[in-house]
Amino acid sequence: MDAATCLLMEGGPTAVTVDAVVARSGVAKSTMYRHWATRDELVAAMFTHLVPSFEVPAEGLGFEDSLRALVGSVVQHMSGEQFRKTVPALLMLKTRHQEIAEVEEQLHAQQQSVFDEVFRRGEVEGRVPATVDRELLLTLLVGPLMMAMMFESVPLGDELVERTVAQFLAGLAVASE
Amino acid sequence: MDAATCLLMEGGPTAVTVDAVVARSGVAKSTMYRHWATRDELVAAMFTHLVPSFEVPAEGLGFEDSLRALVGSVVQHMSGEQFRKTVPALLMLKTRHQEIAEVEEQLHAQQQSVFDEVFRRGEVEGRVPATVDRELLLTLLVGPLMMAMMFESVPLGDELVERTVAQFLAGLAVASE
DNA sequence: ACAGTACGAGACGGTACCGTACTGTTTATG
DNA sequence: CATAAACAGTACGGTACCGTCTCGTACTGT
Repeated sequence: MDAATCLLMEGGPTAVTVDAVVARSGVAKSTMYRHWATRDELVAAMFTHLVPSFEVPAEGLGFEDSLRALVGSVVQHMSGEQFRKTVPALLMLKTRHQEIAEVEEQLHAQQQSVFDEVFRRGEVEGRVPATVDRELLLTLLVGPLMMAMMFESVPLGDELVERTVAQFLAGLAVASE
Repeated sequence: MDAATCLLMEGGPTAVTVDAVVARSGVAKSTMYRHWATRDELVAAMFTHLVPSFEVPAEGLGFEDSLRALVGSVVQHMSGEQFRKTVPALLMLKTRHQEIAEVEEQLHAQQQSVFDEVFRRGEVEGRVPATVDRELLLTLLVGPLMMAMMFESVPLGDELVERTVAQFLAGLAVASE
């Protein structure tokens, strides 16, 4: 599994061949096929193994602090080599392989649920309207971070976090008028 | 070239093989290698051929109208099958192939310059501070659209355009205080 | 001691693909 | 009209990969 992940980061999905994984891991090919019936299953399992999980910020925090903490941890994940090199592959493969799409859906659902909790805290404080679509909110909030990561045009740092959160909050204020 | 594009959209970058392009296009393999010395050159040329160009909104429009028009046209591009199926591949390949990275850079530069013109109109109207990094602005503005396209969690429609632009403008107002 | 199981190592057939070489045919150009 | 360039078609060697298969080995529970 680790060998497969290394190969994915070095050469992309096409570099994750059965032979290459066997060569790098020291595992026999027969053992590989004992666990995964086909190469596609191996690749899907690899992405499942890679999916990170975001954590809900501490209970006591208010809406804005929760938001900053969560966005900060997302940016930290995005700064990691593993995230940066695997997410583009995941997003490309999900358009064609249903198994990969399901893995991506799982990642997305986990992310959505964590942000939903933060949005709920905002709703309690009267900052987030109850009627707004939460998926839209997630998109508006995380989109800039995603773009910064994919295009590498803006450094993934504190300034980006601050500006992104500030813009999101400003957008919320306008929307609830 | 058209055949290669079809193959890319159907089966991803790995489906764009020399043999497949030859079979679909009716062109001889010798002719292919007369134009592109290697398969990688063909793929790079294909992406170059695919790069769309955004247009600057009409001269007379004010800042907000220009913004809405441009964001609307971006969303329209993103709704197209061609964009949706090729951009993920482009973003994945650019992390490993320098030729592809240059194509992506070209796309990004073109997009940036068009938006810069709109930001300039905003600066004239006193809505956009002159000191803010324009790449950051582009990221904050287009990021949500990119995310909506890649994750397909929010429909690419007028509502998204409206909310995205509204949030961006609200963020601008806060930043210039 | 013995059967059952998971494993390492690797050979093998079959396929897909790349890039080259060669043969005619069409097209353009002086 | 002659000659060169561009082309279609195709065969070929070499390589990489997938998935199957066999064989020998270590470990485990009875």
